[in-house]
Amino acid sequence: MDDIDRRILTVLQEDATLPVSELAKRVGLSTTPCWKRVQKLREDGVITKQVVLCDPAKMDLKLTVFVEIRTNRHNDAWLRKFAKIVRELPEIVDVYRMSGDVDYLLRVVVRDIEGYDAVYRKLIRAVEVFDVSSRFVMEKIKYSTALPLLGSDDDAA
Amino acid sequence: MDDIDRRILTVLQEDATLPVSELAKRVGLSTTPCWKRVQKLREDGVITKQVVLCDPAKMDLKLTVFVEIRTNRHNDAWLRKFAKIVRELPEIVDVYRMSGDVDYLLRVVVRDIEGYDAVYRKLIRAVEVFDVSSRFVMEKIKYSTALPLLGSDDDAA
DNA sequence: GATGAAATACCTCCCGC
DNA sequence: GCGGGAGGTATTTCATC
Repeated sequence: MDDIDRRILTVLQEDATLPVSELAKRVGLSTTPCWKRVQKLREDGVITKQVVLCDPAKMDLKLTVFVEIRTNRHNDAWLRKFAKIVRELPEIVDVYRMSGDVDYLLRVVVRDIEGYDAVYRKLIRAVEVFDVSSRFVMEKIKYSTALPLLGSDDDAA
Repeated sequence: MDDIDRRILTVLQEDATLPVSELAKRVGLSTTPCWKRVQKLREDGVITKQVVLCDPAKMDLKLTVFVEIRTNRHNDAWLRKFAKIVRELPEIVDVYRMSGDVDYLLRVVVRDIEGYDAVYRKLIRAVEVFDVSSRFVMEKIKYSTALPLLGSDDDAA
């Protein structure tokens, strides 16, 4: 994982439709070695998948909700059941176990309040939670799937 | 945007490397009309981009932090300056303006606490904030870039 | 929308440096 | 490690039904 690999990933994280020849130009390589690097990055699992991103508004998914969950069942069985249900509900797109007073943080993408309520009901029916608090998104100011690779003083310190 | 389009998007949101011929098979279409639909979905901006996703652990980005920000400057100039700085910092991957007591919610991806502190300092140096509260992610239980298209009772009601 | 075929472009892997 | 080039394959655009 040298600097050229990071440059390749920086480009591919923004646009993966580019021909390898064009990608090679941008990172200052010729086609073959560039292609080999991309292949290796896939083999090594650095690149996990290649996907299309969609416009939520265009598919009538205009509401994003962050849900904070507190539980009083701090055991493996509960967590397994919880993990299962959140993976089964596609509207729950992200789930994080947190430090601090909130146990879990969920990002939920739905059409409207009714859609959110349906997900909420399915969740609390499937698993016991101590407290649920919902925070609604008014405006998406930034949303990126690209991880930071070059921007900061990573190892310049 | 009929059901076939939704099936195309569901597949492409998970794997955009499939040949059109294979995609066509999965959605029950032949190659040419399937290709035309994909092209139209791109033209119409339903598909916004095609990207690779990377493994954060493999690139030494082991810490995710959610940052809650409260401001006392509720005006356009402040918001523009805030939006500018968060877009400039690649470690700040998502930014949402929220309803309720928290004004903004940020997702920040960094190597470690030091990395987070560096971002934090850059942020508060660039823009005045009233209150900042950081919540650290212990475990990523689910992370998906795929929007829910079929899973729920969208228009079955 | 399906089929088949043709031209183009790209991917893949051989080679030598 | 790099670059060049040949061959196979996928994409893209025609027709036609």
